[in-house]
Amino acid sequence: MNYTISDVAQRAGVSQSTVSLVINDRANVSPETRRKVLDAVDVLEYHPRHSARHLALAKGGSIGFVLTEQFFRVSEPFYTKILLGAEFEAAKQGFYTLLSRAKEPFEYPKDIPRFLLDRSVDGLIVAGRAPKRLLKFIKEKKIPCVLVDFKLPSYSTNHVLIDNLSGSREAMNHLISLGHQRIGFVAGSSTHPSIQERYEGYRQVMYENYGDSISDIDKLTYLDEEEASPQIGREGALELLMLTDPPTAIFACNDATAVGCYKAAKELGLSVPDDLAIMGFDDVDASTHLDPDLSTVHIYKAEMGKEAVRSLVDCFENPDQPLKTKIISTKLMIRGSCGGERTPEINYF
Amino acid sequence: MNYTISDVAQRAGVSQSTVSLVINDRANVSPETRRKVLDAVDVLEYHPRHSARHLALAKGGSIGFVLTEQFFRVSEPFYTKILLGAEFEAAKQGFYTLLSRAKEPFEYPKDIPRFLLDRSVDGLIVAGRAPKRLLKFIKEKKIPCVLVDFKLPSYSTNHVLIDNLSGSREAMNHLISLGHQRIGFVAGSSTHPSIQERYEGYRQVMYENYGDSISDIDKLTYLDEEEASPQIGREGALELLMLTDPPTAIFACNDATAVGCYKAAKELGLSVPDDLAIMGFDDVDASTHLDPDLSTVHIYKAEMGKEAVRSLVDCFENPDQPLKTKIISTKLMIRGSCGGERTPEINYF
DNA sequence: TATATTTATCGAAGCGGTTCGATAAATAGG
DNA sequence: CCTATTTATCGAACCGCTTCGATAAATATA
Repeated sequence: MNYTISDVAQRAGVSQSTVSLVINDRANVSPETRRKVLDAVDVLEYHPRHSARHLALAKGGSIGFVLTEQFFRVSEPFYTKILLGAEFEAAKQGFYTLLSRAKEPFEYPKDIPRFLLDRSVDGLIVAGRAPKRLLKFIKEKKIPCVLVDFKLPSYSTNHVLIDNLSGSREAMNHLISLGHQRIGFVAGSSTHPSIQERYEGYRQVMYENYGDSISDIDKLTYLDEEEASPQIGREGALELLMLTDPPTAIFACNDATAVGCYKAAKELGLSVPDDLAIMGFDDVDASTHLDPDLSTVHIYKAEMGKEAVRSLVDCFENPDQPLKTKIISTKLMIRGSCGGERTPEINYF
Repeated sequence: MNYTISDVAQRAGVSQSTVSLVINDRANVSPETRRKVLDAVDVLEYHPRHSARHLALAKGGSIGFVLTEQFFRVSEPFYTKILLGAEFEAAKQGFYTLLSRAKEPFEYPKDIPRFLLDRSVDGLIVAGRAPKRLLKFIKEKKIPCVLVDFKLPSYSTNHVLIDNLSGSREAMNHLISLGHQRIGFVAGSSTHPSIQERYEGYRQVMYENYGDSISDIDKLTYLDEEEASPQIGREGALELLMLTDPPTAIFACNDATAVGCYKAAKELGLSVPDDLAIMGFDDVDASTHLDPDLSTVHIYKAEMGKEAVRSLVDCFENPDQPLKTKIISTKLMIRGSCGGERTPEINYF
């Protein structure tokens, strides 16, 4: 029931090495021998034991996927979609996906994912955020790595990033084309590079269009370092909407935050989109469940996971590769929470 | 940089076997030797290679988590929460979590998850649904397995299930205590055992309270085999609400379906909860984003993942264990979509 | 035809652990 | 004090695979 390479060898009447050559598709095996071996493999339903290959080859065809603990606690359909996209591509390329958490706060030797220590994975994908000390360790050990939706100014590695700036600008330009002048910006996780880029897009477009004519853009901005969430969104929106000269539109740093803006609008008796236009970012599934459904910037999450795996596999195959940063574009989804012609729904995986 | 057991042995001045005894915490090692070894381990930052132990032990301390492909395509915060709960517990117990998809439709030898064939995992968790042929294979190979939120009438194995019947009855009794008499039931995925149990709870409570006085309970029921989704929910709710004697409350088979009921109500100009009460099941995060927020039945998803891992680990440690089925209770969450006193939010992981 | 190359196959070592049986040292029993 | 038992340590085999170098057979070259 549980055959090994020598069982196959015996049945095919050849040596173990020959079987190995055949199943690894190496050169210099006669067609006849190949057939005999393949037959035996078939009959015995033989599959090479993963651990044995791993040990012999000193690499195992597995990639580790690391999420910071925060994303395990908070609802994060966002990063799980990236994970699923990565798993899909990894499987396609013959790699396993191992999942792990990075504790926060991160204690140095203790919290290193075990699969790094015991060499279970050949490389890893770190999504959303990463403890500095972990990154340092990864670099010391020269473990191939790609950061997804995260970067550090002074840390060079492979990346898969969102084109936040363009996405943000596009969303803003849309609001402006709708005639909005006083547009607010509400953000949590304000130290996250993605959020900062979205904020930068917001500022750029505001300045380009209104220069100094809007007294103080900062007044229209609510930034919080706490995890971007409906609570933060509600607080931020309430604050902006109570200004003497409140915004007619709010651009939220992500959909979760946008949800809070809906709540705030409701509490103040404002109708969306008539009294207040709301724009999100991420396009998580819940955004179409809102009423009216949320205009937002779609992120190709699964695609990001896929590209991360590809970068990693490239590193495996050619260790001298230059580092790569892939920027994945976004797509503006116009729905009911602001005006304009609706974008047809996309239905990519 | 990359030390092995013999490096440790050499540095500690003992044999490999002794090192092995120490790091595996076996008996009959003198305190002094133990210390020497441990010191060497520390200095060299030694970590046993996973694949080597795996090979020697014929088991690797990994569990596989299988989701049907459907859940990768459809938004499924539900099962990913179970996955994350499982990962958490697995890590705690020193196991790795490998992720895989089960294709649907499932083609027999081809679509078997590779980690089963090459013995990368010691056992697996299958969540939400499972191709029969895959289950048969698992049984043939005697691979320890636990099914989560799924069962087949004639297939005996370990389970972690939701107490759908009680949950459903509790939700129904709440609606009835609110004075509702004509309560509709809207479901997708109607062949799924969990949905069927929820339906059974609905019927029981309806009969217990109204017996034959409600002309035809079936008329208040909309069942569809398609994946439970907002679309199905909308269709079902529209159909029920257009009856000459429409329901005053709708019990949706899950939150996704409930979302569709909101949409239907809105299209018909009905206000929730005044004209129509809506009750869901699952308590996914999006349910608190709805307006009004959704009353629903909370499922302890992470807990289910955790219990699944525990069952599996029990099987590893004692192969002669009897099969176990764990039923996880639910909790009624009363929010804004029907009347009654709100349930305080729970914030378990 | 004798020698050089190429091709096909094999044996054995090695990957890094665990564990069984042997051995030596320490302790107990009489 | 000598044997019996227990305790501590070690050597070597083994887990299942890959791969290097050797060898034999087949083909090419002179």
